[in-house]
Amino acid sequence: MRLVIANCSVDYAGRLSAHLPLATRLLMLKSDGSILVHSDGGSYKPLNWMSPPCYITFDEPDQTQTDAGITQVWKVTQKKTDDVLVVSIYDVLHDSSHELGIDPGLQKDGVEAHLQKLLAEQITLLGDGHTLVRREYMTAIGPVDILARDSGGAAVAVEIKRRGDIDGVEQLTRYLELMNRDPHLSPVQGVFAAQEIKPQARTLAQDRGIRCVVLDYDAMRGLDDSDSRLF
Amino acid sequence: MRLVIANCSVDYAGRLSAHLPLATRLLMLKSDGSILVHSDGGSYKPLNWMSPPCYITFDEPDQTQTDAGITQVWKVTQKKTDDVLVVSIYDVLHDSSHELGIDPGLQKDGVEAHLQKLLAEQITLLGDGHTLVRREYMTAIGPVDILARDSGGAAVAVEIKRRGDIDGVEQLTRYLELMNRDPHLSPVQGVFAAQEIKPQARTLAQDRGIRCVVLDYDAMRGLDDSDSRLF
DNA sequence: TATTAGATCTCGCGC
DNA sequence: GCGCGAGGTCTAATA
Repeated sequence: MRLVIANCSVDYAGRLSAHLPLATRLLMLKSDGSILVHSDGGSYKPLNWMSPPCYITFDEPDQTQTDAGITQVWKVTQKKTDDVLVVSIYDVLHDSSHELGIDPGLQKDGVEAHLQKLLAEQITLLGDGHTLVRREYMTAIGPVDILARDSGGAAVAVEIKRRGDIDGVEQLTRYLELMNRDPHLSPVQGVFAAQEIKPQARTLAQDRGIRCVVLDYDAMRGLDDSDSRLF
Repeated sequence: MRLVIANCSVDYAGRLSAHLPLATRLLMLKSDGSILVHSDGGSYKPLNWMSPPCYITFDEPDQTQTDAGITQVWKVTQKKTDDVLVVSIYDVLHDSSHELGIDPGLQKDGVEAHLQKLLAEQITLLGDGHTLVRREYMTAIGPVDILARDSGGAAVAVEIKRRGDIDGVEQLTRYLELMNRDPHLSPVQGVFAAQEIKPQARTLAQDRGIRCVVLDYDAMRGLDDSDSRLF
């Protein structure tokens, strides 16, 4: 990876046309040929960029460009889409290269998966007499985290989140609507289980007849056999 | 902006939980407190990040962490959402800071806006005798891209997309339903106009009596006066 | 390989 | 402030 801090202007032409006026920016060149142009603010999205696979050429400026103060011209092209990004560099304030190697990549959902496993083992946290049917119960629109039955044998669908937000309630609502059409399951009671449930999510859930259960991760972990073996 | 190349592991907990195993990465700290963790590949999206507004603290590792080889612990928190990002740093390979100043920002010319302008100017692409009523015709649920009248004076509502997908047909359907309740407009004919129309979208549109028109962007641009002045 | 639905979406506009 | 629509969306999973 090469990092360059430079005064530059940038032009992009492809699915749209865009221009960045002269200013100081970070140019990040990745080893796959891609390039990112970042300012010192905003979110994770660069001001401009070119996605791989693409090719970059480092050209000398022509006379007109030299007269304007341009010292280097980088041209990045993506052959498939005919996109082109041109970086016109005036002054280079920093330039360094680094070997990073390939990244092992992001592991998602560690805590949520663990919560699901623990709640399946401690299913009576949902209420006395509850029994587990199965985890990741499959429906046409995706798996419900946990399917259980209450003391009376009625179906209970559980959606588990680390943080209970409105979109989680919406997700559970979609599952419930579908499952309640199945005569083998209906009526299905919904349970929204999370370490923390936002007031808006709780209100929405209650409005839809969905029960909210706050999970104590540390307490659940303390009761878990496989965890206690670690100590 | 501060750029750090370091061996590090990263943990995020917020709307989801995620973990990055130990590897060499770029840590970009922006002046608004936000942080981006980039690898030497992939797209413009960082492996992990924290969006502003957020606060960062640089802590000393505890004994357990020190024994594991951790030399610094960065904790980035977003107060509003309770998100937290923890960067555990082992070795620092590069560390530099740079003044970038505020960026003038990106100037862009979107394709959809341009398509709308061009179609308004070349409204007879919808059929002989068509006349423009107005662009961005306002309804209670949002603006219809173009309102026109056909050769017989009947209202025509046009939804323009770069890529014609099912959701675009749904959007137009909602507008038509509303507009057809207005005695001044009814009956309103629907036209779904796009550079490319997906087969499923076309089928749905036809099923609902909505006409499909494929737009040739380059041809339309070639006919446009303001563009031809450039040559 | 193409299509579809989700995203820690982001970004911008209108209210 | 929130909600909605668009994005050079991107990205992963699936047919």
